[in-house]
Amino acid sequence: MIYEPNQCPIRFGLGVFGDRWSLLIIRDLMFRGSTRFRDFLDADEGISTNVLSDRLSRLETHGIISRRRDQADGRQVRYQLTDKGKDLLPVMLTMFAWAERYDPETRVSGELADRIRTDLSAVCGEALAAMENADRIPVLPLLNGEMDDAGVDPARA
Amino acid sequence: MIYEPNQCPIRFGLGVFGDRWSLLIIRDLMFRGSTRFRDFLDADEGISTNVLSDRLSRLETHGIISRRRDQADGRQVRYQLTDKGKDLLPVMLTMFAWAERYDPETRVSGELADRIRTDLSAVCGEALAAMENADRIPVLPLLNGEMDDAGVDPARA
DNA sequence: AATAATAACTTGCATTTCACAAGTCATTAT
DNA sequence: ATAATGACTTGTGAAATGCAAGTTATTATT
Repeated sequence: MIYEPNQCPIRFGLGVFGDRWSLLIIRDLMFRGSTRFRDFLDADEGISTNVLSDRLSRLETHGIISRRRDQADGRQVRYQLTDKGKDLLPVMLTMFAWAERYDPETRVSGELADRIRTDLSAVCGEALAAMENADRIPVLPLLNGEMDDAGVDPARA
Repeated sequence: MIYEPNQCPIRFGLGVFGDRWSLLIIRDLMFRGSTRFRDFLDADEGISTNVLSDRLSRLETHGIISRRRDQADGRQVRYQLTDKGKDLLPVMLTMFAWAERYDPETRVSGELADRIRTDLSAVCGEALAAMENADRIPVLPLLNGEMDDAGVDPARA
């Protein structure tokens, strides 16, 4: 699995998340509020523990995620996206719009897909804000308009 | 390599191009003017013929590329992106912008990256137009401003 | 204080995928 | 007629993956 970056942006990207699982882990962090080892195992039923362990440490090495022990419970490790990881949001969202167009099963609303196509940076801003607020609250339903804003920040209600 | 689409846009995307080579093949078609089997072999030195063969037929099965025999030379097969494949342009370009920010080696100009971030659809339009015109003319240098417009359509000069 | 439970891994092994080299087959050039 | 080219296909060993089981550290229970 050796990618020569070779001055090519696509090759560089693939070197970081060009395997079967890394993007799913990033997705879980972005949109599903996953932060712990077990969260990822449960989210994509299919990944095995050794591969998950390997991918988490690779993503950390590449600076996509950070890792720290939970203060309250010393057994647990918390993972979260770095800025570099969060900056993959546009890539993820354009994939959303593409899948919405070509996969009938994909659960992304046409409205969201259109906004991604016409005003990506605005949607990114909203998603980013939702990620800040949301602790364990999945962001995707929110973007899809399936939740009202009250769900984002309970403290505000 | 079984991806359950599972209503998730990322999973759907990965099912189509979530391996080490498919995105590079798409890149070659989009930005490097590759159309033949050998073009891809030469472009990403590293892919082996059996894997290339497999990926090309998978991409065809997924409707990303089309395939036809060359009229002039019956030995050759020409591959080209379908609309579904061309619609991956926003995904590729957002990867450009991301790599530009985090990979010092990546050869994408800061100007292009900024335009991708602020006005993606416009850049997509330009790239698409360049792809129409360009037969064997690499599109990336054009987007990067490394070529003058005369290079795009020699007939116009 | 001892025992059990939980979280995050690591290890071993069978299966699958991959890279590399070589060979096949149809078409075109000499 | 012979050679060369383009697009593959077929083996084979190496690497990656999936699965089950085991390990370690920390927390909960008795």
